[in-house]
Amino acid sequence: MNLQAVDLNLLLAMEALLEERNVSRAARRLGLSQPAMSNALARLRGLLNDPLFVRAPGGVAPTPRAERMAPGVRAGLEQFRRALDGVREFDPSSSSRTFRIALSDHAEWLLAPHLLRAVEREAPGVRVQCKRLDALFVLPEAELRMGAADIAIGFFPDARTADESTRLETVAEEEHVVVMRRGHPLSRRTLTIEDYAAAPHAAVIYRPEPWGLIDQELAARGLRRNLRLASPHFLTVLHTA
DNA sequence: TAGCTGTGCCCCGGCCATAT
DNA sequence: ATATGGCCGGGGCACAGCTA
Repeated sequence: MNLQAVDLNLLLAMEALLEERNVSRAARRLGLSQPAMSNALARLRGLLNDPLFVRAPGGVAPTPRAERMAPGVRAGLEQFRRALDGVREFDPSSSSRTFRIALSDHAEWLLAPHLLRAVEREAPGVRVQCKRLDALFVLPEAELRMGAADIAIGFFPDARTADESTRLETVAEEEHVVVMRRGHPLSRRTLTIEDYAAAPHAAVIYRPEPWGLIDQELAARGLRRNLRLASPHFLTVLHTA
């Protein structure tokens, strides 16, 4: 690749397209008209000999090539920005950045008030956009890599710490608990795993397949649970107790 | 039908060669 | 050193075509 043929503005265009996934919005983001962005995309396509973005409902979707390029483009532009800003450290008090956090509804319910207070106190210009995780126990690597989420908070047992594109950190430890109404017959004795499996219950499950950790643990003991309601919402499941 | 992308045409500004 | 004219690339406008 001849770097002389690459206009830095094309990389900004690509970054905006990766972020917005819509040519018109990407154009507005950079203060350009839609045709100018379309033209920039056409030049990128010619330069890289790949469609890069194909039509999708509501806009465009990145091709595998564009997805592979995304981390490098973002990292490169970030380096440029830091170099041009004189390696300015992140300053919460003056930042106007929007942080996107992917998390479950119960994590959002628990953390959002604390986060809001901290932001108001230390980073009044910062905005936080919460979005739901698409799957429980599965690190949304693609979202993090593409910049669709800055942080993901959840339980990710299979996350690979060796992956250079993501950084893992334990922020809290939680236990699975069973919640039942007052006076429930099972509340009068110590709950066994057999009691739990046999009792009709609701559980937080994002997708019917593959089964989650609880089902795997039960299957290892020759048990299968009596699941009556699967919901991706912790608060809904709690409300059914 | 609305919203989206792509294209053709025109204009503007920057670059370069040349004249003064 | 400065002015001038031609060329070229990029952006805007208008509009056609596509798609959900």
